[in-house]
Amino acid sequence: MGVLHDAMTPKRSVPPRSTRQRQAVLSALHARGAFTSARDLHEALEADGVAIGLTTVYRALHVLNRTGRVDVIREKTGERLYRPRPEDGHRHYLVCRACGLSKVVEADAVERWAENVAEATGFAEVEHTVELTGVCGDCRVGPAARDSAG
Amino acid sequence: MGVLHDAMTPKRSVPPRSTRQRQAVLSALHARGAFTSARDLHEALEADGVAIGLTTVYRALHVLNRTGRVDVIREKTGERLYRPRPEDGHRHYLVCRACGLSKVVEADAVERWAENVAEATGFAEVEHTVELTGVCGDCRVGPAARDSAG
DNA sequence: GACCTTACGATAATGATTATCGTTTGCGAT
DNA sequence: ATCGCAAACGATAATCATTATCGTAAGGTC
Repeated sequence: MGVLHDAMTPKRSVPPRSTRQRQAVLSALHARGAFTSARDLHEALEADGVAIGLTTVYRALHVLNRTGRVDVIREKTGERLYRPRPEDGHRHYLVCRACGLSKVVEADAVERWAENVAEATGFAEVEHTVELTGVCGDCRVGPAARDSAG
Repeated sequence: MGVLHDAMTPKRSVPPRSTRQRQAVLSALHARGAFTSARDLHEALEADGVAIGLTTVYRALHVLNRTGRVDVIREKTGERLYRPRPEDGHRHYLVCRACGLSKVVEADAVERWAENVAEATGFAEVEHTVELTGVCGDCRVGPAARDSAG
């Protein structure tokens, strides 16, 4: 895993509806590319003239997470950050602390390690969260805040 | 690392004072053994007849974390959980979702992996957070809430 | 014991997330 | 097209952990 998700949501008899707001959230998320908070997303949407409630943004993000469209990580403050999930299904990120740039990283080694730990300890249903942060090459040379650019 | 910590606190010219409250927090933390929330700790202390403010519990935990006496992990809800750091300096835990039991696990493999990722991506000052959760053997057979027992 | 500083703690504020609940709307069936 | 109903919306209030404020208390050094 490596990112948070709603585990064990068994089945959804009724598929989620396609609403203007939900599409707007997903498209705004893609427009960003980088990890974005629900609040930022809401502001960006309203700035673009999209009428949408903050509650709905949260709801949309939950749904999109449940349906596997977005990944979630958590800031040190506890704030959740969202980003559209890349097609290949990778799920581990290395996030720049300075500009927010995120890279998908290979984590097969960690997957295997987690499985081994599960066996060795007798724990069941072991989930793991792996979050990497650092300072990217660009920010090392010039600590610029390219936050808004994405 | 694997647990949150106040990075880069450069130096502390004045050492923290030894107060009744701070000692009480540390001892209450040891009495628990397992990861405990600040609120639970505060309740336990007051139940033991220790007069202490919630604010002070938070402050004490911060100080103890800064001085390397306690480790911190974060729940899915964002709540912080504390526990005294074992002497050997290990820092990765596997926590039971049912009863809160925590086990220290070997994580050398993860340490090396994180370092490799740092090199491969050109990121600097890479920190990693690894949190494992699962259901321990006891809770698999009988899903008892041994929450208060520790 | 004085003094300076750190620590305390009651209270209020913060800030993200979730609950409530009446209204709106997607959408399959008619 | 329209009906009906559950899903979705959204304004507002609530929750809840954590942090800020600021006047008071108490380490510890002289």
